[in-house]
Amino acid sequence: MSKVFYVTTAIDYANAAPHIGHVYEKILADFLARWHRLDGYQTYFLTGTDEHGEKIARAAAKAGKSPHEFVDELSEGSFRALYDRLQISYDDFIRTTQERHKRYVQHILQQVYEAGDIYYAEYEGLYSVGSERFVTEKELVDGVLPGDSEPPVLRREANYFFRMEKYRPWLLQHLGQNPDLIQPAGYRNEVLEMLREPIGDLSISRPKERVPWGIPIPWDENHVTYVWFDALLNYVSALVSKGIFEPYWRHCWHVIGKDILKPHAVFWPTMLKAAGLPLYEKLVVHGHILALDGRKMGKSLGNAIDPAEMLEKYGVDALHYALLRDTTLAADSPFGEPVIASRLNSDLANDLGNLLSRVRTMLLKYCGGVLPEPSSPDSEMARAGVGLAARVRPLVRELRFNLALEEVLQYVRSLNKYVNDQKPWELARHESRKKELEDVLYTVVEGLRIASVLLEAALPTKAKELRAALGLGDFTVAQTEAWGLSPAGTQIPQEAPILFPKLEAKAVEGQGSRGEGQVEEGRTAAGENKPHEPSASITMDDFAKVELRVAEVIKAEKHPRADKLLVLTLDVGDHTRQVVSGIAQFYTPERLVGKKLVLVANLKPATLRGVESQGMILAGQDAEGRIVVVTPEADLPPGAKVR
RNA sequence: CGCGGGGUGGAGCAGUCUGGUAGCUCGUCGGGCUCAUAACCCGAAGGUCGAAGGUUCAAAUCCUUCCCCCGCAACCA
Repeated sequence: MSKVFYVTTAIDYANAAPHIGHVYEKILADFLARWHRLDGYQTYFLTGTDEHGEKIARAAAKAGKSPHEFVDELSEGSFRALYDRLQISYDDFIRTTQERHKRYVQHILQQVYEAGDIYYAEYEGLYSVGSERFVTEKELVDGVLPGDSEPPVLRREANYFFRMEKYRPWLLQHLGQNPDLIQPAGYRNEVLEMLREPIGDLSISRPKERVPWGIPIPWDENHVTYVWFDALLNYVSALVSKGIFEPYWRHCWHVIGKDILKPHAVFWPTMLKAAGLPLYEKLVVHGHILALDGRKMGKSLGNAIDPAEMLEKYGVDALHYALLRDTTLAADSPFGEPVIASRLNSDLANDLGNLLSRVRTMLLKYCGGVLPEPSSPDSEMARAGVGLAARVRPLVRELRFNLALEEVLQYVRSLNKYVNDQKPWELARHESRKKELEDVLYTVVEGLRIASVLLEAALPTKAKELRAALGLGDFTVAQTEAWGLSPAGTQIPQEAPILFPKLEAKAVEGQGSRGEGQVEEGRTAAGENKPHEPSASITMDDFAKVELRVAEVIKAEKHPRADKLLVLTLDVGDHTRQVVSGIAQFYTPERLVGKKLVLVANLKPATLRGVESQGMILAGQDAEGRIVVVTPEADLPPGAKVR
């Protein structure tokens, strides 16, 4: 009975460059794929990009490109190129604009249509452009759909609908019978909550004249397929196009982010059911990567970390390892450069890499670089080593990757202790104790062999390098459950580069001070302030474009529909301006009236939650995130130019 | 009462489902070792497990109430 494993990631929406969240998900799926390959599963790993829809068409137009050019550049040039550099071990990279996919989507649409689960109806309702779907009044908060910048618009459209509601009882029952279908459990509960009330039918088409960038509905050329109905099918279309639906599909694990739980836990199962296809085996839901302070990471917050830069600086292995070791799926996980640096230095360099160094030197020095005869499988180290896989395996299947890796590292640390306790350098001084010496060294080599295999899914290149430095090749997980598989007589290479070179302390800004701890201990020397990335230089001409003026606050009040915003009326000398500013958490309106501030006077006006803002107030932010407005040091008249 | 996640030694986390002496990594201090990537090993200091109440022989863990932080959320001009 052969074991089969199929793993997918969500396909990335190709409307902007990849960020750390995309990379995190690929690394999670890559870990599962690599682990299962090593553990004897016939494994297939699919990833790709989602390339249709209104948002992409608009992003392309904005960039002055045809949708085709636009998605080609992003899919191949950005996403796929990055994943290749990250050594994501995908077997297939699907793009929803590929013929093989379009054909399959049309085939399924036709089939579901003929079965009577798709109907045509005119629909009038509130439509969110941002989310590309109709929304209900109930979903709106203050007239806007959460996540959107603009209120939905009233739209009348004739669309095709999928009878999703019809399958709700079945889905509820299925979830009840398969408690492990959606994991971790918290997300399953969320889905059950969604299914308590009617879910309605799903609009699955858009009029072609409005959204031309999509897959045509096969029986009606005036409509294209709604992006979700299109995108979800990639998981099957990729297999079908290669003729490998069997054996893989029924063993499918989807790795997705919690933000797309509903499409995968509600739309997708009902679609599969209607198409007469079996359901996936497991939905693996992960939380989001947060900045180190626990806040959301984002470009606009200036705290986003660039995966390409981390890859460049720390290497493939440290990035994979740190993301797997320092996150949990069930919750959002803070992550950042100090985490990678500290994992690289302590776990990988000090514990693992250094152990390799130790044993290599001793083998070369005391044994002529030749592996001795296997040591006894009855020793404590041997028993712990061969039993390790049995502890790690369930943790991987339960998606507790952080604990799985820690389990192996505990073993590595115990090997370091073993060397200290056995003192092979002392044994080497007595010819009579040669056998003891050889047993000790062989035991460490075997231990490292076992650890390297069990870590290999997280260390795509270094696990092999580690074994190569001992003259060893590849092994399966099952082969870590037997002692003595490192062949006696193996010649180990004379030279081997340091496996995990540590970054010089200087290059690791902020290491070990994820919080304020060190500051309190008085270790913040003058000039050791956190360096901030120097922005690209601008010319004097660029700067001259910005018109800064002194403005006096003549009126300040709370924004009627927002609690972080204040609406300020400013005297700018010859006229007044209304400016909306996000400082309500830090300033009461009364405190601001009469203050002189610095205004960016020629900023393009914007509407913030319904109130127009004609400029921007300059303000700074301290380490705790408190905002302080900038005021002139001495009195200046309203309207005075600032430069 | 919008929904959800979280609060555990200085920092970051595990443990909570299935109650039973509070654990790991980093950091600090002291010691050991010299095979090793200023590394490794040992020891120590440091916690009323957000608060209060309840259940129990026993609560970080189960129940109730409350407080705080965060996310959904583009309320960043």
